[in-house]
Amino acid sequence: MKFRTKTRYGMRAIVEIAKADRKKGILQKDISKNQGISIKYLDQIVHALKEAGLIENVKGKKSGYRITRNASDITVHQIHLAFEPEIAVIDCLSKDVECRLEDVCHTISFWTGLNQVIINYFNEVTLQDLMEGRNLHSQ
Amino acid sequence: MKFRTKTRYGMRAIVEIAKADRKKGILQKDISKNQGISIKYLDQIVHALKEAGLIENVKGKKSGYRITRNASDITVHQIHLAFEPEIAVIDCLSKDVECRLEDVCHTISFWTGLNQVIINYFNEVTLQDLMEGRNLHSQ
DNA sequence: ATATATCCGACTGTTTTAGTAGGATATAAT
DNA sequence: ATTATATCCTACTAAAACAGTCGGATATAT
Repeated sequence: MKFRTKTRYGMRAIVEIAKADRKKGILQKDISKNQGISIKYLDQIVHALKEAGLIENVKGKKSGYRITRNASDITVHQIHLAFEPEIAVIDCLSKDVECRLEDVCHTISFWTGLNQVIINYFNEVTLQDLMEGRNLHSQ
Repeated sequence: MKFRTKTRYGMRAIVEIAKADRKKGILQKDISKNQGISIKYLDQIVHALKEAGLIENVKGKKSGYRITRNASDITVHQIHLAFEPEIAVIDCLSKDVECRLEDVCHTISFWTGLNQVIINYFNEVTLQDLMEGRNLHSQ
């Protein structure tokens, strides 16, 4: 039960972008350098963040990524959705899967509960929290 | 971010065992039939549960698995440990990995928090809850 | 024109996963 | 004792997922 590298790197990348000068933004190149992630791999990651509408830039020579809204208005859940279609800790919980084992499988509501706990946490934490390194598990 | 089939099946198997007659127990064969899991695959799963000390049986012709203590004294966390060495949503959180990116990675406390949220949930839910199909995510 | 930087799809080696196979061992029944 | 049953336990394999690279197209500033 691990998160994929893309998701992890994606989080680091958007924090880097959020910390950049709001006007100039930051280049892939510099995110790559600062975070120690190959520029080609980062390419895909940044692209996903852009497709999700979380960051913006101009194309061409004088680019530079910026977040599209305040860091406090971007949740980790939204960032996560840039890299995964949904949160579903087991396939049965996926939108497009139907569970046909209700009678014999007594674990579904446990998994549903776990899924919800994760979603709640993801909705609670914002990009602003990440930037500030706020401690979140003390609750 | 999915749980492995072994863990899922393992949970279903131990619920089946917990529901069995406390004296006679239940055979692999019957768990297999009831849960629709191949007997050979189940073999490994039941074995893991036994190694973890959660179930017991006698070997040989007249076997039958039983849980070793009350269902209310077995947490999902303990069951999970039968199939995974630890709960660590990213490698950095693993016992035997040291994170060397504190300076550049601003996401570690987020992941630590998530990990803790999951561990707390796993500690809260017992085998008894699973057996009763108790609804747990309403909190 | 040219240099820079993003865009975007295809590809590949590695690792993980799910599940099978086969035989060893222990016990109950005959 | 022998046989049937059931677990124990290791090894193996096909398929899927993953991490990361590569190449080239496109857009823009100078």
